[in-house]
Amino acid sequence: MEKSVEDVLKRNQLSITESRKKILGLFLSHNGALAHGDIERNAGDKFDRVTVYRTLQTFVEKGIVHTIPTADNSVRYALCKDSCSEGHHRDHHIHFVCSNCRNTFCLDDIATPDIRLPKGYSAEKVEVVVEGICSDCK
Amino acid sequence: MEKSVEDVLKRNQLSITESRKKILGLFLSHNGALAHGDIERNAGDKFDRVTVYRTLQTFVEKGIVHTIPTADNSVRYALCKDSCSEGHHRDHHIHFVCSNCRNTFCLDDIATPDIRLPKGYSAEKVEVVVEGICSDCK
DNA sequence: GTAACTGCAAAATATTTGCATCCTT
DNA sequence: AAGGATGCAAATATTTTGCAGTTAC
Repeated sequence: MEKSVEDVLKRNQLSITESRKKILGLFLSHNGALAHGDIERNAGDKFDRVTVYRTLQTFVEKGIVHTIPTADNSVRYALCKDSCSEGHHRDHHIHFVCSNCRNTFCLDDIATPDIRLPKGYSAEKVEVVVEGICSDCK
Repeated sequence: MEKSVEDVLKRNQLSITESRKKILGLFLSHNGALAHGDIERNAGDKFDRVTVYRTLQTFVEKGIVHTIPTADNSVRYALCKDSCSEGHHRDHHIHFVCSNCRNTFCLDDIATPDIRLPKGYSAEKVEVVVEGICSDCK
């Protein structure tokens, strides 16, 4: 696991630092999306708030994580699958927000549906967010 | 038009005030989603920033407008169709963000697709955001 | 007249930037 | 050693709250 974290960083030409290892580790072990606050809470004793911002921004730029659209104001991040690379993010999976535990998951195996748009519109990217009850809470 | 604005407010048991008329008027005439900043820019000379916040919050509570999920941080609001009522918001339409002009529309005639979720998950609400080129920009 | 709404001030929160120092390579 | 990353301080931006004055009904 430690190994895997460093692999990901190396593969993305990022230097191996404490904060990156810790934050990436959180994503790998958490199986769900994390908000900035979640990360601060779990790693915040060690790192400056600003470092968390900058680390997340770096990860997004490198395609290691992606942001998840939410209707409320919150910003959440989740790991990208391997098929995402810098500048070529594949957004063809859907997101699930549990209205009970509030956890957010990427359902990587569920493809986004085809949408028939009105004349004149063309789609480049489709984001789907499903809200409901997750398998742990039901 | 003026008439229609007041109708909507009355129907929702809201008193008719300058700021509500103005802000609701912006939504009715704009045919797209508005961010807080858009509203401030168009009506901001007249109203306090706080009033805009409170007015939008009131409109959301009454089901007059709804928020649109976005992957970036921005919060956008759009008019709800008549079928939305307080506490019973119908979210069965999709949202379209133009990657060129950045305008955001509700495509009310396009129903959200059925999503086949993994075992144990149940859906309550489905949000779909399509990014692409709108008919004006193509 | 009363309850609701607004504006102003200020607090609380969230995010960004500059710069000196420290760490990774 | 050099470039990048971090921490700290501070500047900005965003959102919320309290309260007194004003407006709608």
